[in-house]
Amino acid sequence: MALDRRQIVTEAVALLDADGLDGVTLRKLAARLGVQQPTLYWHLPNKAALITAIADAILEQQFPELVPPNPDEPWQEWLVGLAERLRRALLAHPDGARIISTSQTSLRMAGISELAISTLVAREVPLRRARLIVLTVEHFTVGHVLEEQTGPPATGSAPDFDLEAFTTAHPTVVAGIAEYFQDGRTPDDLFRDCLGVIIRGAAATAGPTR
Amino acid sequence: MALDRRQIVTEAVALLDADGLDGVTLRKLAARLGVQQPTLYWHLPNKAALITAIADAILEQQFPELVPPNPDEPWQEWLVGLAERLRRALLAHPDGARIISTSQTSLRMAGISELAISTLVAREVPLRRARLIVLTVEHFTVGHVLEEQTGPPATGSAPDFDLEAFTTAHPTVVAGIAEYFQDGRTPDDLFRDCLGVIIRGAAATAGPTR
DNA sequence: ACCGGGACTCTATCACCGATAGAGCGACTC
DNA sequence: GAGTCGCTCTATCGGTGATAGAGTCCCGGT
Repeated sequence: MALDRRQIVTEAVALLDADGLDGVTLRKLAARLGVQQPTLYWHLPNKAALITAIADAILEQQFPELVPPNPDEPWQEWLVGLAERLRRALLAHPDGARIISTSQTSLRMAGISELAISTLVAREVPLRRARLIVLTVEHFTVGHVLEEQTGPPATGSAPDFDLEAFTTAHPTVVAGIAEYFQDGRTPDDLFRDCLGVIIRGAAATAGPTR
Repeated sequence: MALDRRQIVTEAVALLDADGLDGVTLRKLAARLGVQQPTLYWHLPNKAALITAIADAILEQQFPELVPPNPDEPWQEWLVGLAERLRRALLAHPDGARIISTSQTSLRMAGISELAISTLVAREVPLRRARLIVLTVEHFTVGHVLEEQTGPPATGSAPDFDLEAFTTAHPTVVAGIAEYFQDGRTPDDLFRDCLGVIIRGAAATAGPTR
C-alpha cells in the first residue's frame, strides 16, 4: 500500500503538533509512517517542500473554501473576519506563523490575497488602495502572531530575566501591558484592537465607507 | 589575548552578511576567529544566545541611541521615521527579519517600544491607544520585511513556477503589482504607503492630530 | 619563590540531522 | 517469462550543536 503525499503531510502536521517545528524531522516523520527516512525523498524533493506543504495544509484547514462576503456585509467587517481566521489558522499549531513565513509564498496564501483584494475592488475600493490595505493586514497578522508564538520564554522560568530591572527601564511598556489586561481583555482582543487601527486607516480614504 | 563577546558578535554579523543565516555556524564562526568551535561555549550558553546577540547588534547599528522627536515634529511623522529605520535595520543584513523574529524579545527592541509608546503618551495619546499603535506598526514592519526578504525565490529560476497559470488564477494580485510598480515606485514606497494606512488609522482617533 | 586557582582554550566524541547512491523487490505489461 | 516502473530499502556522507574533560597560562597570596 503505497505511501502518498497527502498521508505524509497529515502525519507531518501531527508531528508538528506533538514536537513543534524543531521536532519535525524526516526520521521521526518516517518512523510515524512506518518507513525508513530516505523513502520520503521519493515523494519530496527536500525538507523545504515538506514545510511548504505543511503551511498549505494549515491554511487549508482554516480556509477550506474562499468565500466572499454577503452582499450587505461591509468589507471592513469581512476583512477583519478574514484576518482573524488567518490568525486562528496560525495559532492552531505550534510555530504556525514561523512555518508560513518560512515557506516560500504558498499558492493558497496567494489565493487568500486574491480573494481579499478583488473583494475590496468589487466594493469600489481602488485597486492600488485595496492592495495596500490587504498587504498591510496580512503582514501585520503574520508579524503579530509570530510574536504571540515566540512570546513567553518559559512558564515563570525566565533564563536570567530581571523583571524588576526591566520594569524600571521600560515603565511605559509595562504599564501599557498592565493597563490593557487588567480588566479581563484577552490576546484575542489585543489582536482585534490592533487590527482596528489598520481598518480605521483603511476606511478613512478607501472611498465609500461601505 | 582573550576572545571577547563583542568581537564574537562582530564576526558573527560579518559571517551572516557573507553566508546568510543558514551559513552562520559555530564552526565557521570559530574558524574566522582563529579558534576551535567548543571555545565559543565558554562565551555563549548556546547558539540561540548568539542569534539574540546578533539581533541586538543589528538593531544597535541603526539605533545607536534612542532619540525622541523634536518638540515641533508631529508624532505621526516621527513614528513613520522610526518604522523606516527599523525596516532599514532589518534589510541591512540577510535574513534580518528572520533573525529578530527568531530571537526572544531583545532588550533593545523593548527599548524601542518604550521610546515610541512614551513619546506618544507625551503627545497626549492615551496609553492604551499609544500601545496599540506602536504594536501595530512594529508587527507590521517585521511581517512586511520578512516577506520582502523571503520574496524572490531565485533570479528567473523559479523551481516549477508557472507564471501564466498564476496570473490567470490570481489576476487581481498580478494586476495590483503591475499597477503599483509601473510608474517607478519602489519597495520603499510600498512600505511607506502601507505604513500610511496604519498611521491614518492611528491619527483618526488618537486624540489631537498633533 | 612557590604554588594554587581561575580564566580560557584545546582534543575527542555524541547524537542527530538532511541528503545521496545504489541495491532490492513486487506488481503489472508485453 | 522478461522487462520495466513504482516504491522502499541499506549504507553512508558531510555537517551540526552540544558536552566531557584535559591542558595551558597568567596572576595574586603566602
